[in-house]
Amino acid sequence: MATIKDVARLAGVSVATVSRVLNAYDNVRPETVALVRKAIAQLDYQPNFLGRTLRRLETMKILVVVPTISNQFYSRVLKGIQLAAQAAGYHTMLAITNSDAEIEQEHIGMARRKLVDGVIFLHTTMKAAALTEFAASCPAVSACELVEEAALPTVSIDDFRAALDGVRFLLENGHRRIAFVSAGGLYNSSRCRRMGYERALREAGIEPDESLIFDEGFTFNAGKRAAGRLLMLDRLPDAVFATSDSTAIGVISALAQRGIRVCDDISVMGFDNNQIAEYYLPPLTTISQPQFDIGHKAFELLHDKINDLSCEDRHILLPHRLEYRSSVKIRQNP
Amino acid sequence: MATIKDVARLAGVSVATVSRVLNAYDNVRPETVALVRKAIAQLDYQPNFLGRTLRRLETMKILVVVPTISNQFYSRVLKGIQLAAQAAGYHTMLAITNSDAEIEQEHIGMARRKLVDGVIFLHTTMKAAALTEFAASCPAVSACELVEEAALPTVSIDDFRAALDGVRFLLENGHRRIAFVSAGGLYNSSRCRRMGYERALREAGIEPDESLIFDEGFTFNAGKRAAGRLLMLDRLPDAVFATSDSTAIGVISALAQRGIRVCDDISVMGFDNNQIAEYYLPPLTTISQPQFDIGHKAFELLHDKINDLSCEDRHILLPHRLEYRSSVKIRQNP
DNA sequence: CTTTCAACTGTAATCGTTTACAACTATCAT
DNA sequence: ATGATAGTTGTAAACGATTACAGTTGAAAG
Repeated sequence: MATIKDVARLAGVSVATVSRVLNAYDNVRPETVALVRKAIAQLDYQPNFLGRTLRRLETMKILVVVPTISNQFYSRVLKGIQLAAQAAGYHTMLAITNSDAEIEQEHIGMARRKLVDGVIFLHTTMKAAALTEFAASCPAVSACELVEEAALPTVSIDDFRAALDGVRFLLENGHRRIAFVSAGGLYNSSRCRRMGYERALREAGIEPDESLIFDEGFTFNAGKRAAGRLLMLDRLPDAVFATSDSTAIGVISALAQRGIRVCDDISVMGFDNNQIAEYYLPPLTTISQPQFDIGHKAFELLHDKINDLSCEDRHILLPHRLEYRSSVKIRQNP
Repeated sequence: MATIKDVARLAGVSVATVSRVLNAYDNVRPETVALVRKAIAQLDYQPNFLGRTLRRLETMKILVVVPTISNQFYSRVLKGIQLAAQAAGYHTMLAITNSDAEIEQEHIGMARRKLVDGVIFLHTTMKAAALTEFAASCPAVSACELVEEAALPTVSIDDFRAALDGVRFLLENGHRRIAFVSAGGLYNSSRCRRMGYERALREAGIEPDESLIFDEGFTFNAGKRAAGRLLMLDRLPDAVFATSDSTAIGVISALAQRGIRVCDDISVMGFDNNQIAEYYLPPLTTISQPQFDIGHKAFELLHDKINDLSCEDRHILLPHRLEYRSSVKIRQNP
């Protein structure tokens, strides 16, 4: 494999000159540039970026910590990150943690060892104190699933408002007994959404009923479990507000097996607006998150931190949107 | 940031000794080891791996070239790769190309520039010659979507057999007019599957009918388009064999809008066995690919190549499996 | 003809490690 | 006492680039 020395030798110049040509400095005589380019072509030389990286102490790589990519929600955020990173000349590395703290730590060691210039957390097992400490010594931002009280830039939607809007929509369309399927207090987003859910009910003069709140998780199977519990109630609620689309279709699928038809017999609302929401039968009403924009913004915040670790932490809330589809029964004449 | 020199100074030894301790060589006196460890702890020293990487000329990173991760098929293969890589101490980098040749080239430049030790292609825009040339100078393997005639290790299912088995199953259950929805001749897998489809029909004494073959693509919308064309036929076929689950549910969804009920009115079979196949209403009969195993094996093949670029190219075919679910009508009394 | 300066190019240090080799010590057999 | 040997440790040269600095050249200005 040819190195810069080989090129220099062949072109009859010094390695410094070759380097200048490679980096497009303008203070090299055109004839010399031509000479060097010819040598580069002749040797099919590709600069070894490890050398540059070591000298400049920057890797032009970022790490994205993600619990899973099987959920389309994350893969879309990731795409937003990746495209923004690419445009800025960065490469993206992926740490799929399965929410395992040990795996996560193993991966973010890459940052401490200077293998990446910064980290975006789409979810983390770290507590506020650990995350704050990490972010103090390494450019880092938190997106989607935030950690309360942690000091680092963040970007997400306003989960409280989003849930508020979703449940208000159900209430406005005549649903009174509304169940809530979520992932429990471990997730900040779940906590916020639950608060939004309860606020909306109270606004309508309804006291939240613990027996209609199911902490099962974000997955399809969580939805199935929730449906199982729903079916054990004396009577079905009017509507189910699930905090992910996967959970929502888990509910629908399990109910369908018992012959209960969504929309006609019960309304179901999801969260995220994954492809599945659009494609399912029936198509799912859901709260749409701007996944791509979240990713894009997350990289932007990280880039700022990479350029200046002590720059102020920004906290971005991006707008959500209610996507109406036929899984929710609406009042025809309000 | 502390470096190995700082540690050496504090511990009163040379950098070589510190390095030996870091790499757990056994020829360092225990007392010295203790001294060094103490200094490391005191300085909260983390080795900068860029130095090691440059010296050893190995990055312990691999690149996975993937057209998209929005398709769950790829994210599962990726997971298999990632876990195998992790177990061997490798990190995974992702190149999402959207099947754009330029983006792909930009990314695989990383390999040429020694930023990664090897590349796994889950799909590539390169032709056989270019891919062969690339693989000759850089460890590379091709998985899932292969390139005919390219000389590099491969792992996939036997697409011909898989389609043969799928269509045979439909035929055995009384379906005669079977439509085929696929991505056309550009994809090797599509070509093989079409051959399997045609062979199965001919075995049953049916001459393939061009008007029942739709080259639309692998996506949900491709399925919708195909359904639109199906509906323009004089009469619906008995069954549709789609070469991806997304396409299959696109077909189902579009037919449902016209009130055509899958299973009762027409059977639909998918391919891949994504989650969506299990979760959809109705659940989808499909050809299951061992996505995780494909990923795992792909890394294994790559690892062999990294250790010895001139080792023999292996070509692995992993078993597929027909997953029966209710989207296909079956003969009750054969 | 000298001086000055800009334009170009080369030398060598540097980034943070690893590692070949040398060197030192202590022990032990001769 | 000598030499050999094993066990430790240090010195310095890599790895492949970038870059501060110094040096060379030639043309323009005086």
